[in-house]
Amino acid sequence: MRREPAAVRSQPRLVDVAGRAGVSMATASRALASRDGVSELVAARVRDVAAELGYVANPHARTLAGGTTSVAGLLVYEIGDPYFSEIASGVVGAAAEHGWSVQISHTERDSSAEAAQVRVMRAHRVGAIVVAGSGYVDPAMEAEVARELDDFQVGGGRVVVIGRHHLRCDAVLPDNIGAAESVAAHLLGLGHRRMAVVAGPSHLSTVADRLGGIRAAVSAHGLDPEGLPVVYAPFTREGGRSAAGQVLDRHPGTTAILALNDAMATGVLSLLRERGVAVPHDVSVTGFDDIQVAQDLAPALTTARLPMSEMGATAFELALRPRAARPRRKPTGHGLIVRDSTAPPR
Amino acid sequence: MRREPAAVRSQPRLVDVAGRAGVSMATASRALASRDGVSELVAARVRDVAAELGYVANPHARTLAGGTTSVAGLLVYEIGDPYFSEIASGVVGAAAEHGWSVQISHTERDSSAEAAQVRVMRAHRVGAIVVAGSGYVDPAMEAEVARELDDFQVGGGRVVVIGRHHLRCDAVLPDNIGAAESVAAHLLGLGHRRMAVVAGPSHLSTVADRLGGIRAAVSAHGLDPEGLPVVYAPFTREGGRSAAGQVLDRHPGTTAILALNDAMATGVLSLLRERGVAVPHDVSVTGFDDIQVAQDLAPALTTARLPMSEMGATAFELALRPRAARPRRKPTGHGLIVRDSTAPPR
DNA sequence: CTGAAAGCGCTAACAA
DNA sequence: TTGTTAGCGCTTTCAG
Repeated sequence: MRREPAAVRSQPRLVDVAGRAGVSMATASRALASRDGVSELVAARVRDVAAELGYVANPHARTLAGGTTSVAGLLVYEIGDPYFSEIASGVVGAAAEHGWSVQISHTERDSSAEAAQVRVMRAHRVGAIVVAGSGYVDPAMEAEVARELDDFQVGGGRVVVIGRHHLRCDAVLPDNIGAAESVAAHLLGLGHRRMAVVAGPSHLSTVADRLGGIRAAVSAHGLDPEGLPVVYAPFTREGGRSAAGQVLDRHPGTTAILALNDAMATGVLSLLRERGVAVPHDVSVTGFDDIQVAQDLAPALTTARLPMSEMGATAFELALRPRAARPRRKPTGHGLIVRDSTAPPR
Repeated sequence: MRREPAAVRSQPRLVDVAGRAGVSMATASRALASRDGVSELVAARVRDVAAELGYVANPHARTLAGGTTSVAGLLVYEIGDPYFSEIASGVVGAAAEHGWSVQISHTERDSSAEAAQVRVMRAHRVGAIVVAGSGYVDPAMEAEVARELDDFQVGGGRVVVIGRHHLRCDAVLPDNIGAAESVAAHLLGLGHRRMAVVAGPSHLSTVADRLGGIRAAVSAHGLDPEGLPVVYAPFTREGGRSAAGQVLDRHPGTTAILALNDAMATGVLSLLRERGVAVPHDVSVTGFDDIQVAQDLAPALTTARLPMSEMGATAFELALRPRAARPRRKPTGHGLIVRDSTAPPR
């Protein structure tokens, strides 16, 4: 087998297609973009030639010339985190179905880094930006990103956020409040009265919403939500461990710990095991999200399920639709998944 | 509040930076690309102005003009799979440090889809492609992708694969054989003689290598590797469940099950629990990779650790270096993480 | 319905 | 060391 010589044929260009089809570049361009103003006969010929040559438009030239992009940006906290990787999976899957590519950036929950990432995505002229990850309770913390995203939208870009943000854009809204209520109601229904919450950073709207749902359920049961201990820590396994330690030390009579995500719940379980506290016999534990491993923890975790992958897909589909006069809101459902980490108090 | 009129400030361009810094575009371009031929004084001023204006180069213009790209393509099986999401995390992190963006595609281990994805990345003129995920034992199965990647490299693109492939390109090579040997040696050292392997698809080189390492360790212990039962199933939790069922049914005396990745090990544990088989009392179980949740399974999983995130970062760093005359190989280390799922046989 | 020509923002010769 | 200028491949007015 002979390798072809220097004739490393670069990929065919529009001018090659146009020439071969005997039309001008303008016509070829129109034909391939399925824009009208070209006779069906000519258009078909151009498309045939393009296919024959294996022509694929250079997206850089196309974008530079003001055409449409088919690359979306996705901002996640950390793609290695299961919550975000499941969302990303939904976005990437939906994007592929529509012939789009997805560019991923880490934000590591630093809101100024977030703005910088958006700037990079804008510079890359992505057609849409999906922001996964929680918004902030305080609008001021989002001001910089908001400005950047606004500019992007004004310039014709599409923005969809997952979670509650202070941004004028379409949003996929996980039902954090409803999910929290159902988890809390489950524990209250089992008879728990001395519960404690292991929460992520208080400035995240996700944390605020989940906490709100729990408090609402507590109130609905005729109890005082003010009496509910809440320990704040990072939204991670380690955060869950340290917060659980504080709960044990400061509130010894606690019979149930509600972690505000599964990563923290994992840490809680880990620490309780280490301290010899039996779950659910001594203390019940609940999580949030239902990441894939929740079912395999020891004991299998009772948790509120959010459809992460579906949320990602929905966000992308939303991004594909033209911007509406008023921002769209797509609420998601939630489910209570009862497993082995909850039981009536002793 | 009045919306600003037509003055929708688009992003600053090179000409804006150059003008503000009082230099020509060429000089500004050189300064920002850290190319030499610019006095340090001028270069510093240009960089300051750029930072002040929040200037980010338009990668499309840059690419079109024949400059270098700073977008890498990453092919993974499924970004929702922890193994790949940890690798992706390493790639995205390293890329960000160097000012690169990462475009992610799913291949779902279909080798023709793989080729199609590479084609898309080529059309997008990415500067480098990182292929994560196993290669195939049979070179023919990779022929199409190989052709596509070769063309890409001939055109100046960089390709780095993670895992053993039949491709002429740089590679990060997880030490599957060494890791497998250490896991098998651990079990043999505990006294196990009736072991069974729960393997992923036999056409994957990862599976072949890990199996080879296990067989080598068995031989080294003076035992016949031919006597080692191997059950093949999908490389997933479900695959692990079904394979474990077959092991239990067909090889009742088994005292240790070696799963070839942690996802399968998770399934194995799940099925054993369901069937009332105590781990490690009745049967020891081992995994592979040490994904983050391995430590939180019930019982905590003994497994061979591969540094996934580091592998991703290494792959990207390799992609940044110019192509060498002969393909580079970066072997990784491995570690044996002994936890609670292994013990001497009864 | 089709073609000619003017850029999009940048880099890379080539001049100065 | 710096500036001038000609494209990169495509889309999109504006004429025909």
